[in-house]
Amino acid sequence: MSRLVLIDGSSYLFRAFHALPPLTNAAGEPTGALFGVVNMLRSTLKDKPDYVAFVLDASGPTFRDAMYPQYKANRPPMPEELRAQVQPMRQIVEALGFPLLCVEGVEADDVIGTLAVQAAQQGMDVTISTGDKDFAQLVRPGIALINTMSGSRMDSVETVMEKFGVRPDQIVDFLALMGDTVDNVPGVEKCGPKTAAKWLGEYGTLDAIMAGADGIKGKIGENLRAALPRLPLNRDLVTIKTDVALEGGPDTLAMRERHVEQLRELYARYGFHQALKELDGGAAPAGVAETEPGRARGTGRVSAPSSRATEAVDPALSAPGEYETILEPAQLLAWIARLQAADEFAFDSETNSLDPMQADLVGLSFSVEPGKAAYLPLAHDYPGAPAQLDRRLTLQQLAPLFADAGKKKLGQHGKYDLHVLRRHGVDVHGYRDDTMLESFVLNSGSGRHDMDSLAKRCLGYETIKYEQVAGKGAKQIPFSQVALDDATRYAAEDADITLRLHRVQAPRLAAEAGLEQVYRDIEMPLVPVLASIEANGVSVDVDELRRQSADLSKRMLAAQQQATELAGRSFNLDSPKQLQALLFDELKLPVLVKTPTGQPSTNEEALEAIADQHELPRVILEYRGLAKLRSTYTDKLPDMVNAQTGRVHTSYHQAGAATGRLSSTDPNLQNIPIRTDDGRRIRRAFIAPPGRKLVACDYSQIELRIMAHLSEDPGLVRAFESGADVHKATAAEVFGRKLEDVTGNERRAAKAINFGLMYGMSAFGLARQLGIARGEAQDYIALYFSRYPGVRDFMERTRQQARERGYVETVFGRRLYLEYINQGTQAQRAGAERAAINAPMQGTAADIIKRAMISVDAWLADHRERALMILQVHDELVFEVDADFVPTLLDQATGLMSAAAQLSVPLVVDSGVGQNWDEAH
DNA sequence: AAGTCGACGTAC
DNA sequence: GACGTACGTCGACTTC
Repeated sequence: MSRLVLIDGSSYLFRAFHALPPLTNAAGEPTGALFGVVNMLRSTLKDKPDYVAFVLDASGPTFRDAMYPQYKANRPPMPEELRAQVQPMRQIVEALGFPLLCVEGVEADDVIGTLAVQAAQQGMDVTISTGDKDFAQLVRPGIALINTMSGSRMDSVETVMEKFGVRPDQIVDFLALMGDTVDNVPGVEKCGPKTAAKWLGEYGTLDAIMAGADGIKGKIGENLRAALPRLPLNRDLVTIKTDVALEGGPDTLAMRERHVEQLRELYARYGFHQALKELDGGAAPAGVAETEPGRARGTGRVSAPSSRATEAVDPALSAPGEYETILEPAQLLAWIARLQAADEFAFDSETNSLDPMQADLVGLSFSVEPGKAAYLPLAHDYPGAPAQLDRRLTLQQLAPLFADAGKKKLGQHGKYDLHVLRRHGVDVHGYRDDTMLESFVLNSGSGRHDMDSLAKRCLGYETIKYEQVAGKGAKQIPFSQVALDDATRYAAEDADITLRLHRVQAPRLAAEAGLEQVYRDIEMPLVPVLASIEANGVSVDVDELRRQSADLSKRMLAAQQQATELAGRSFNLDSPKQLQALLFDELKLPVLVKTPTGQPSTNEEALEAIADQHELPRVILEYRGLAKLRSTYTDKLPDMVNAQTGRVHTSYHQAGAATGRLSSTDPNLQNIPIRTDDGRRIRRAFIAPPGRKLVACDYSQIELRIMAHLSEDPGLVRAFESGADVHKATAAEVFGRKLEDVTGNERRAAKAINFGLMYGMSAFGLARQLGIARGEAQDYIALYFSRYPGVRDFMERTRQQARERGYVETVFGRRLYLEYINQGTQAQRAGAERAAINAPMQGTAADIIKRAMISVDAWLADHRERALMILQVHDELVFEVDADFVPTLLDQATGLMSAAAQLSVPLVVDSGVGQNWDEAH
């Protein structure tokens, strides 16, 4: 059988250029790529093929350019050092006797594809020599692929599968999904070989993937759906043609005569000593560097990919704005006049940090009319930056405007800006509207509430992303170094879009009186309260935390040594994956719990379940507990202490939880341990400074009380009115005991039922929680509902309302829309029902404590020197108080908290006082 | 190097 | 499939 070798010359040239060090010959001419190609050609010759072709791209456009004008548009021009090697390469190729093909209007890939298929049909044995993975689509009986640079060979379905995880006939789909940056063919964002192969494994073909795109979850699913329209084109672009018209067939490609003298000359000129020696009859090992190292070559610049246009919902609101940069005093005065005259103005600040307690103010932007905005740069500092208005003086000029409560201001997540301005000497009053909170109150559950998302969702407007002006990752520059025109486009847009969003959302709120009230009476007044809590911060005993870290480390090490001994080898205790292999594969312990993805779980429940069969699980549990405390708390909290204030300042996210709860980050101070002794010790590090005390006030059983109120169940209401321990009272009711006869176990069961019900728990869940049979759990629940029929009715009512209206609401009218209550899978609907039951209770509790915070803060306004509100933990407020002021604060705080809502049961507030947070409980 | 996901565990 | 709402850390994996 005759053999044909088709060499992808362009691919080798590029790859050799980039893979090999920048070599030069004695005359300084670049030779690196040439050297690589020559080595490849010589190794091809050793196989003595009957037919061979060295194929190069021609210069002109091809059918792919017609199909997709941006094809290869990103490609930088060929570097000069490489261009210089093309002509010598052609000379060497021809001197060696290789037929050289370069067909105008057809890419080398398609020439190779066509010849390969023709030859295979004629019964030839074809080898394509290339560094380009795209050719894997041509592998079939009679056509193999080799890459002489990596030495790999693909000649069967199996070898392609091994390399890419897909069959040769799937390669085109595979490439279409991934796209090709070099050729400027965008695929699915974040979809690389692994993801593409995974999908093709599941769905088989690109068409099937596209049809099933809605079923793919997560970020990557979104990316896939966004890329859908262009995938068929991608497929066409990456498909190698096998039917182009060529002048000669494979049988015209016999090796030509070799021109030894020309070769000798060329090898000598470029310093290929080994090749030269070989030419004269000596055997030469390949792959040894034959030229002297030369100077480094320059790198080509890659231009940025073009941004994609998005369609507008409303042309007026999604049109680009006209923005101005304020650099002159006269401009500033004109804008101040405009702001003064406006009914309400939007503003935004630009800074050097995401941390509002550290951020340095770089500029401010303003807008009073949609589409018109100005950026006032105050601290841009880069070579060639224009002179800017003096920051201190300018802020002084603006301060009266910000301080005037009568001048209404609007922002997006303005709490951040309030912090920054306050830290630069500007107090803001009259912060009247916030587009993030408008969106949150209008529909807390649907999507994010950041400005980029809102602009897109509400206005169909695609904002300039921070990364576009400041870069990201290692290349990110501080905003102060962003060029003024970029900064203006970005910053002024923020103010402009904020105003536009308000124009859209305010009428929507006004149309719903209940929501308007939640927004106006709860969320907006809370903004400055949260800002003040965050600014206050909490004092942390760093030395205490360090001591605890050291102690935990010691005990972790002991547990680790013990674990290594028990396992008989060392392993990473922090890795669930390694743990799983050890426990269930090596030690053959039974798998009793699985993770949601079906893997054997190593969580606490799973380890407890096998703790009686081996000593190791117990030791792992010990280690886990210690590691959690150290890594999350005792090691990290000291790093969070603010250098200027010496305190820890959390951030509360007001639009964080769909139910209306706050959440806390950087650090999260709402999940400091309390249940175990080791964990609780961490609370001792949250301290009051000398002369002060920490006071903690928490609502007693607030969610259960709300359940009593909402259900109006006489039994439950009575239990709370009597002031009894509600879990004990429940146990007495459910188990038919006198209050004093209730056992500890019965109380525990009753407590589990009480909590479980609020979360929509089933008999299955309760059984698991209590470690009892499912039937028994069902009996408990039935008994519970017979004693508290109002609760059962309330829950059914709530489900019903959710299904009919699509949302549930709190006592104060806050809504939670439930997308899946009437659609989706059974599991999704069941989940939505549980959320529907829980949200009115959790949400009402959130409303109540927010109202309390507002009224307590109002009272505290006159006592700022004596007491500070410093933490909120869902049902608890923590204060730092002068020791002699404690009684006054206790009286006021508990009183105002109790009075924050009038329910049909009393709102009881417990409190404690201590030198640290642990003592205050 | 950076982003994402899953597993795990802390709080209420 | 089975208990609601959050956030942080870690390892593993993937992309760039």
